[in-house]
Amino acid sequence: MFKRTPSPIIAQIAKIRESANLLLEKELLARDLKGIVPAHGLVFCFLFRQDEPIPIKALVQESGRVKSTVTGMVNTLEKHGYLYKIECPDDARSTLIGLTEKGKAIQQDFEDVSETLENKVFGSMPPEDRQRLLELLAVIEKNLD
Amino acid sequence: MFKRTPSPIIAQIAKIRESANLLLEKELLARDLKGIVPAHGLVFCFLFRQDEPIPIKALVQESGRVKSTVTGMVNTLEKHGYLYKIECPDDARSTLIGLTEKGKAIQQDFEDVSETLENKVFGSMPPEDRQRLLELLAVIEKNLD
DNA sequence: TGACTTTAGTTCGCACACGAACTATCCTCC
DNA sequence: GGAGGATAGTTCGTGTGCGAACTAAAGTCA
Repeated sequence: MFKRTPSPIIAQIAKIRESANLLLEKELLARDLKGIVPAHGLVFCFLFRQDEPIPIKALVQESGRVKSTVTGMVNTLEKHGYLYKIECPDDARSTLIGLTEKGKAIQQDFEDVSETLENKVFGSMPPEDRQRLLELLAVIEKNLD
Repeated sequence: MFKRTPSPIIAQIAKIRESANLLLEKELLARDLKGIVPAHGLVFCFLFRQDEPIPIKALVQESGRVKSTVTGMVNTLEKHGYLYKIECPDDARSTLIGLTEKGKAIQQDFEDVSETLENKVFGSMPPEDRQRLLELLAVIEKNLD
């Protein structure tokens, strides 16, 4: 009985994502960013754009993660000193979060790591191929909506 | 200050993978395959190809997962009755695993789900585009090795 | 044979990730 | 204003996933 790999593209995509995460972890470690993992990217990326503390609710909507997951990530990032939590003055149910100085300080590293990843992913692929790849990926992304 | 999404391709790829996993979970549930999650695909795919019990060690190598992770997955699949564990007669350190009848019985479902996913991913994309996409993905996969 | 090393699995602690249940606050509407 | 429902977070249980430490059984070699 012969068996082939199921869903070769998805397997390929999963593998690429894993390799990317591995590279990210390596780069983060190289920059001495302890306690930060690729999954925190969404959090930082969102918080970098905020001028003042935002409710956790906003992060839940933005990140696409479930409430309890966000609670966990916020707590670990708080534990490592990257962000702080304060009570919302207007709504006692709500908790506001914001970047500490330590949290703000990593923005440059964050961007550097992102760029390193982007460069490594594409390598010497010509621009028209990159464009084509993004388009084709957009198609299958839409197919899966 | 303006911030763009870091590594758009990787973000896109991560999103596709997540959507695919979501679809898989939906399809598994629709077929009443309780206790099985996408991550178990590697395990089943490997075990379907075996005629007799294999050491966990082999699954570790094949799956690309770490020993402790495999231990966990094997235990949950055993708990749900999809596979069994026996002591290896030749090497007392080794544990052999194999599919139970319940485990073997899902092979058809497994293939159906894989095909459903594959079809949904590609949709009506023409064959030459599919080919091109796989090629381009292979390039960035290699870039990240 | 007996010390040393390698190997196979398990266990533990941690973090992400989900869903379900829970608490506390707020809002609505009678 | 008070009952009922909506909303914001947390907590709990389960599972994947990792690394490190551990146990037990082989293998090595002097």
